[in-house]
Amino acid sequence: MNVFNQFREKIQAALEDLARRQGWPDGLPFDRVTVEPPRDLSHGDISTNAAMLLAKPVGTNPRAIAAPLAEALARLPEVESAEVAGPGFINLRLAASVWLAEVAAILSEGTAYGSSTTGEGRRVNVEYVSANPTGPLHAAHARGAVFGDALAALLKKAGFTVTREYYINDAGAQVETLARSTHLRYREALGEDIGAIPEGHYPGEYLKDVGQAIAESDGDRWVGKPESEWLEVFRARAVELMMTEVKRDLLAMGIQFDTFSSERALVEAGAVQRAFDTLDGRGLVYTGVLEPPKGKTPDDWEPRPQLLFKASEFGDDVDRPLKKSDGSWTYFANDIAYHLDKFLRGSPELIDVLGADHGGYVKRMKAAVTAISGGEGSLDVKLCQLVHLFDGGKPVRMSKRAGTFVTLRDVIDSVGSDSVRFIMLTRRNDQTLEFDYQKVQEQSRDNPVFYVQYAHARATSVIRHAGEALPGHDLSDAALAKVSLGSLTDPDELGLIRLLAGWPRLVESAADAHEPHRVAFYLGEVAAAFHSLWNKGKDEAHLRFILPDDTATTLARMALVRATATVIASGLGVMGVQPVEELRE
RNA sequence: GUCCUCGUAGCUCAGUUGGAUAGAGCGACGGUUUCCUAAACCGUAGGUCGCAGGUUCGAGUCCUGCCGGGGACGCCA
Repeated sequence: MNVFNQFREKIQAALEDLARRQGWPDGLPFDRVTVEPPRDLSHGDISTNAAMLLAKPVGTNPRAIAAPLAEALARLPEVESAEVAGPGFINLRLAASVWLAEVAAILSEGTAYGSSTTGEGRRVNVEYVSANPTGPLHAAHARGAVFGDALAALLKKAGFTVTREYYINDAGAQVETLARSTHLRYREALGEDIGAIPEGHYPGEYLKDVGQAIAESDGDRWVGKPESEWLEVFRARAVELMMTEVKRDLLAMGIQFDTFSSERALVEAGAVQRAFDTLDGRGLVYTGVLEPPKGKTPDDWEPRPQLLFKASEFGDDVDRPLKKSDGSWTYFANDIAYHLDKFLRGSPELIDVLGADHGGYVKRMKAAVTAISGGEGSLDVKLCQLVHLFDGGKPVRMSKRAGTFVTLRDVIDSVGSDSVRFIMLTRRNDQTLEFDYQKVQEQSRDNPVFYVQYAHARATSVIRHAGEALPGHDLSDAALAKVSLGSLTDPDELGLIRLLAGWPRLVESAADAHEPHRVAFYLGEVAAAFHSLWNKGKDEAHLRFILPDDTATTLARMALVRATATVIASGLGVMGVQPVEELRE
């Protein structure tokens, strides 16, 4: 149970009661009242801005609302004190039993603790990775992959019904280049000397395997034949084999998709035409001539009538072309069809996770989603900034042309999936991120993966020791959930408990904001509070977790220790990271 | 030229969708170990939240305009 939501209801009830008795006007914005922990813990456990928010619409001053409201709240059995402070905040101090009950709740719910129903089962489609099937995933893809996957997990925990989706761009010129490059490697596999890979082809060594595979299965039947005969075959085979590779690499990071959508399949099924007809039917398509882009006019620019979508009616800067001059659909047109497809498959809420270089694309796609769904659908685009790779502080140089780019597989193989996943979430998605091979493997405070894992391992270790110190006692979560927790009275113990009790609230707000990185920062806080408490036992022996002469207190503390480990495990679960039991080598 | 995005301590970054005296880590300085994992912890110093206006009870957060970094800009995907 989310303590803050629980009190939101109580506060709203008190407000409604007050409104009745004092004859306040109808339609007051009670739903905008915040119920949150104050920044400064000395202000109490829960703070609400109700009085300040309502003063104006009620037509009085904040204090005139705060005083009777505080009085009413103070009468609640769970509330120890209610004070009016500052410009009109009401600070509540809750009975310790409220917090202690959360410890028991964590132990009985396990890592499911923090799950919420705010999503109300609403369907969300999260599209991420969606790398072109023209080569293996490289390190830069890791960020979007981890971000999207964690966001999907977070939304699921917050009660949404989530579809994880990958869009295969298998329809454009790039996959034809892939097919031609593969054909070269195929000839090479059959013993031909192909020399240097010509300009306009993908030089990567990874295509040798694909060429080899086709040589083995098909023999020399595609040698010396015109391109028109083999292009389709090579395209399809190469894409298929590349996607197999991509899926395998993603699986190595624990990432699995519910749906893979093929751009080509959509086009062939006539989905683009249908999307176009939908827009056309709403009068949102016309033939017109675009102005050349200011400041950077292409050399070969010439004004040309084109089929345009009225994106500017939905917040975009200009209208956008749907057809190329050769009459084929633009990528944008295909993408509109794809988003309509996602919408029609039952997800009104769409999320695209893209690289930051797609920033210029956001407005038009949002406009398109609004237009094509008749305002029923919404799109949020999360742009992931670059990842800079370092090795012991030295930048790792990458060049696609020189073929020296680092693959996702390289990174996973050298530092492990868990480290990659955690580090990728230690920055907001729109900030550039530094990833240092050495640092993520360090066992120091400097390495957030280690720091959080250490807290979990330390908790496990303490429980193990307690088992030796208190033989014959049941230290299972089920047993600890029933233990009397009255001896948890130290301010730092209660502080840790309050932090743990904030997990459900964090899940809700992070899911709402589509910001999974908050989980990583939160776990850092939990770990810090736990390490701090552990060390406090060094200075003050009575605060040690295990007190051989005081079984009752030890059991209560074991409950807290297990609750801490459980919340950490719950958070790591959202991040897709495995909690470790032991760090000793 | 237009649009997007970022700008917070010496460095790297958070900041609870507008709340109270802006927080962490690193680095610096000073402490803590016969004891549950010192792979850690505690304390001190460090700020014109890029600049200037505006909105309101209240702005790091929202609006406008500048400055600076990054990105995008018709038939690439």
